Amino acid sequence: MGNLLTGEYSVLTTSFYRQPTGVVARKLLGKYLIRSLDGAVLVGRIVETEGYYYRGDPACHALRGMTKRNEVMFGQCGHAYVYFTYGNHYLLNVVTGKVGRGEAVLIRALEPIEGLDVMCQRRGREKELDLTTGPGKLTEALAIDLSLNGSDLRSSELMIARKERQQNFTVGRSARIGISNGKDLLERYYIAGNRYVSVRPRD
DNA sequence: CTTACGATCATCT
DNA sequence: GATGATCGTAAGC
Repeated sequence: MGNLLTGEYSVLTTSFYRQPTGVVARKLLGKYLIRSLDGAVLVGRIVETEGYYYRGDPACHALRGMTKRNEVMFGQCGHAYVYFTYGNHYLLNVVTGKVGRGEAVLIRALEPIEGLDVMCQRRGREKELDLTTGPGKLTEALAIDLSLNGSDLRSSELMIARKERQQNFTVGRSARIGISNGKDLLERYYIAGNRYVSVRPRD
């Protein structure tokens, strides 16, 4: 760490999140999720995402209208929608689309960049491949829970930023993982060949 | 390498 | 009472 304060990273602005949900899901690949926590800075490079849509998507949480759980989805884009599932895990989404619609991008996997010692400690694991290679794992590694639900990803303890120069990579696309409805939509995006993608594509 | 299952709880039926 | 945008462990090939 240390290079965080040199201006190497620049935080994504509203105009980024205002793009169509599928575009945001694809363009979030290669960006950096930055978590400030008790003086430590944890950084992960986003390598896998999924888009969820307000229309024609039976897997979207917003499908049946607003509830206490999903109300953040219907709010301003660029905010974090965090929810609790399977009795064990918090999942992190980025709100997209216009206010009132209810669209989001799920962050599914990260490549750990900085603060690996803290991530290892939080996860109770030592291997880098066990830290952030899944949506429930990365929230545990970066200490993301309901206290961050609704927070602004432009100015909070949790931010998404880009570097001046982004490495080239090929974007892979597939059906989404772990859902029973909406399997026909190819709305999972990942960096092809990256080791930290959660499920190996069956190609 | 693969598949199977229990944990555990908010939300919905 | 059942389900789920998951994970870790165990067991099978």
